[in-house]
Amino acid sequence: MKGRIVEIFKAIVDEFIQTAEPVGSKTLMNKYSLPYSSATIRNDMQLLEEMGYLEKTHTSSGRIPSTKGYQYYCENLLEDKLDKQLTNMLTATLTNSRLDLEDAIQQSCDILAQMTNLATGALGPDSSSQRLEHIKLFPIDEKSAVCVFITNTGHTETKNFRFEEEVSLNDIQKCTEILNSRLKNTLVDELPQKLQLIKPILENNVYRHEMLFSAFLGAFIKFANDNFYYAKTSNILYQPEYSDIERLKQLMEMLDDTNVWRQLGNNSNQLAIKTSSGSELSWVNDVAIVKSTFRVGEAEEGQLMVVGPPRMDYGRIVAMLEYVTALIESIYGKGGPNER
Amino acid sequence: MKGRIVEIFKAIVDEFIQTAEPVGSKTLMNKYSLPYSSATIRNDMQLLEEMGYLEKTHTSSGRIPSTKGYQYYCENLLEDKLDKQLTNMLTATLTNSRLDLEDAIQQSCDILAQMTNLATGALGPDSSSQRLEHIKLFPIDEKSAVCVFITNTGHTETKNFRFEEEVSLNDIQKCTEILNSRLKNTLVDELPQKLQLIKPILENNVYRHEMLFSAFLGAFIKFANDNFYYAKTSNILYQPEYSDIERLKQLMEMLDDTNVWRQLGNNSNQLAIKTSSGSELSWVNDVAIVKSTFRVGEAEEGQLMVVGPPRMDYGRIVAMLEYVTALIESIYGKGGPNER
DNA sequence: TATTAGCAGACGATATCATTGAGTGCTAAA
DNA sequence: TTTAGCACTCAATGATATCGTCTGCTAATA
Repeated sequence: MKGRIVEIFKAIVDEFIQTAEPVGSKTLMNKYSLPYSSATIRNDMQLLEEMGYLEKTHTSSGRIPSTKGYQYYCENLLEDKLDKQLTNMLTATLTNSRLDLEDAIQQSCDILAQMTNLATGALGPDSSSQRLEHIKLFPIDEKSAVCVFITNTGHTETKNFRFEEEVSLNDIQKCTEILNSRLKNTLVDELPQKLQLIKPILENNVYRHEMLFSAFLGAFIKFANDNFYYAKTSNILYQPEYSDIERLKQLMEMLDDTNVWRQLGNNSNQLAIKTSSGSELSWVNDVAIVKSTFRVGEAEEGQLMVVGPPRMDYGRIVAMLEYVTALIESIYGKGGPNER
Repeated sequence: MKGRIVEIFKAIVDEFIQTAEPVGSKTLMNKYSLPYSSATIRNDMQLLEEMGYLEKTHTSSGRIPSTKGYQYYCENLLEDKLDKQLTNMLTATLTNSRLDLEDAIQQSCDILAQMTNLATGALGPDSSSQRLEHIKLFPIDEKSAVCVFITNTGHTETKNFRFEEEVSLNDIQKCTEILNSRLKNTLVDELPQKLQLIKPILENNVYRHEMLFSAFLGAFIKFANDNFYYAKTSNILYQPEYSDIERLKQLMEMLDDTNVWRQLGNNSNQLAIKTSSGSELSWVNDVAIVKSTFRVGEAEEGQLMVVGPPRMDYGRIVAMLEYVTALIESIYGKGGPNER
């Protein structure tokens, strides 16, 4: 695209992102002091519409960007706008306090949501990439024990056992030994299924096998699905596009479902745009998604996501998100929260 | 109150709960086939308004119940309406699957929210009632360990340690020994503060004391505040009272704050009404709250709450809530999820 | 040829007004 | 004490006119 038409296009998107109102030629000319008459702008708008970058809400309305328009904008016209306020707030919350990673991520989501008035969410490392390393049993007293599962990436999960006399500590001990020898290096995803296969072995060796089997199965299922997750959605109520209750309801119900977030996190959309720092922007069903990945520990990675109407300040959002993920990596990067 | 006027009052509340529209004398007469003329009903309505049980939205509108009206209704006119659909759904989800308590509570909240279209939430046992029993350290490999905290009520919390060479496993071991001997029987609430007091002892005995101190402090703070919590709020979007975005925003923002839920759970409102089964109904700021407590383990207790507009089907809600808490108690009652 | 001025027409948004209907309160009769 | 009847209130609805913003087109201009 030629110089002027791009200039006009960018102005339209910027203006619409700010005001949420269809942009007209005259307003644009005045507000952005463009050195072209409104008629010229109108001509170019018509062209942009023909090319599919702009849309009209009705015949005599101003223009709004189409999804294709947003894509072009994000791919070619994005500018980093890092917000001093955000960086201050974040560094203050994350570096000054003794948060563990999970809390830090939650705080980050909350801050991001507050500063953008969009929905934010976080996804932990995908369990399908992790393998079981040990199962260790840790007796507490005669009636209870804690079982700790550790993956090769250092991720841990715990399960509390409490039992009456029928199950002896010995049984649990024997059970974990069997599981350890048979399930080491199993993908976390496949644990429940593999456990089914060794059920007969348990039956032969362990006294209260059905009870223990069932308890371990429950723990494994949870472990496999525990794609640590957090979402903060109420701030999208500030977006004018969701003053329509029906539309709001639709989105809210989606965002209330953890599976939707998992999908958003995993699906690498074919139409997605990648920034130089590896963030990803995509558009589905009148909703825009920006995600950024962070790596902590050896192979552990997670994602931060921002979700909202396509009319969002992409430059600012991407800058924020990348700042947050970089900050989290720098704090929790090598060996966890304990060495700074 | 005399017979007829109560009958009329109950009909008005029932009708309003169902329709969310101000109730007029004529409609009432027809719909509930009351053997009184509309004029009689009108007279009684006027009386009920004078007594403060009813309100008008404008001079010539029908009547709606006031907060005082709801209180009277709940205290004197409540009928148990247990829903077959709910009981089926719940027993199916809770008894057939191998959920741990936390997941069971989340599922229950989700189901309740879905069936009532109100906001639901859960609060775990208040940490102020629990004392630290042991701290046990559990080495995983040369570079990491899991630390388990156990309270007298059997509640456990874990903290992952990962460290580079500077901290030795030995140091952590020594540290936990000191903490164990000094902090046993401390209220969980007071752990962070007590830890400060024994800081000098750590300084004298442990090599990398500041780092370990900071890690344990973080863990203790989290433990003290970890009043295990869950909320499912998006269903209130179905309530006509929240088709006003401003009102919705206000409520949503409240319900998005974990502290608000904690307050709702702890504050035993002076105006609250208690049912025979120990549930509690209260009204604050144009919002109604129904809570029910369940006990599992020895002293561990938690609360389920339903929050929404005062216009809710109290009979049904109370019945549901009490069914759920009873079910949870029966399944997780004595010794945890493993013996059924 | 590219740009601009000017004008007619489209259309959402807003204000005004009359109408409708569900509801009340009051009075007088049963 | 209850009821029938009537006058009055007021939100909701729909029709109508007006306004302002915006487009698209045409003709003039650089």
